[in-house]
Amino acid sequence: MQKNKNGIEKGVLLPRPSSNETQFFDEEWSDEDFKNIIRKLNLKVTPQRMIILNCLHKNRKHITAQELFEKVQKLNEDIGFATVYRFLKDLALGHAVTEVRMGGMPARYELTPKKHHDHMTCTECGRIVEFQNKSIEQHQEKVAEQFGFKLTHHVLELYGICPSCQTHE
Amino acid sequence: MQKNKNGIEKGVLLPRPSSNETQFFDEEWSDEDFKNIIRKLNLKVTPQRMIILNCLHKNRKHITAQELFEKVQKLNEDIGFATVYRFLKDLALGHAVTEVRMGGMPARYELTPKKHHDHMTCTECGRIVEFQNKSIEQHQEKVAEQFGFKLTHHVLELYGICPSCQTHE
DNA sequence: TTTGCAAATGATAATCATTCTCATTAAATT
DNA sequence: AATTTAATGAGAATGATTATCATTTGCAAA
Repeated sequence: MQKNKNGIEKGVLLPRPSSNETQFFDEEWSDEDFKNIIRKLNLKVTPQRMIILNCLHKNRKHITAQELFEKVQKLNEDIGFATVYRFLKDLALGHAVTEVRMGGMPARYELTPKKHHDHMTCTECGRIVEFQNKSIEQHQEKVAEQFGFKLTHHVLELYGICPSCQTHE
Repeated sequence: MQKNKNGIEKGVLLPRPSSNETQFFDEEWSDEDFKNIIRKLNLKVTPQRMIILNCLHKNRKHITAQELFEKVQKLNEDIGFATVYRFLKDLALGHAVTEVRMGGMPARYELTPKKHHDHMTCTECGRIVEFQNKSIEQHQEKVAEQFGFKLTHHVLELYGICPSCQTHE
């Protein structure tokens, strides 16, 4: 993957339901990966959970529990929505999915990527750019060290106006 | 305020209801500040709103709407809780307060500080350390520039184990 | 200062995401 | 295959947040 002088890796451009241009990193996940995720949480592998994880992976990122439930139902009419909620909660507890909450909106979930990335969101159009930046993470480690903390994870969300919204207004 | 070699300013230590040691930056706010906040949002200055802002300032940081409502009621029995919710929402919209949501918990609010800071939270005991780091912010600007975004604000939350939790377990 | 009016307030109802309950079913281990 | 324990599904319960609406109030213009 290309890298620029600032150490930023650019995400690939994936198609998306909305008209907003959105840059996402793509990743491969196998059924074996999903089974390992479930077992690592000390949970049982069930067809429901496999379907839920597959839907999480195949559909748009940052999906709500309700949206995910609807996708899942198309594959198996009999899966209840309590199952989806419950499993998402378990996954979030074990950091297998990342939960993002904005305002009073329902929570949105995405499979925690193998390669960590952060988000930059356009507050005008909602376009999301994923990025990686080693320097920022090194400085985070320094902060933690300074206070004697052992870092486990972080959330970094940048907000601003994207190029196209700066132009069109 | 002292600064160390990593450019990190340490927060001062303030008393707090819980037994957890928590480092917070302290700030002065006057009634004039509060009136300016309200006017900047194109809202009218009312006694209710002044009381709400004063309570937000004087009480523990990261307060829930419900907790804030209870504090406010002690000062004026007649203030409804819809007023508290509504005003908090308005303040959050205008970035005058910062809204933090974790899990399914109710949202927590704090007056957006004059001097921006970020948070590092201990996942074991909930201790919160506030910090400032210029380097991280400079790198954030580089990321934004890289993608042509004009940054407006950001959320950075570090999570880890604090020194005392590392020792006691 | 008084008046007019848009905005704010307070009480309550409505909404809606999320969590819980419990009877039933299924995974995994021996 | 039997046993044990967790998972599931349906629906009810919870609880934070938001909307409604009649009444009151800030405040600017006269």
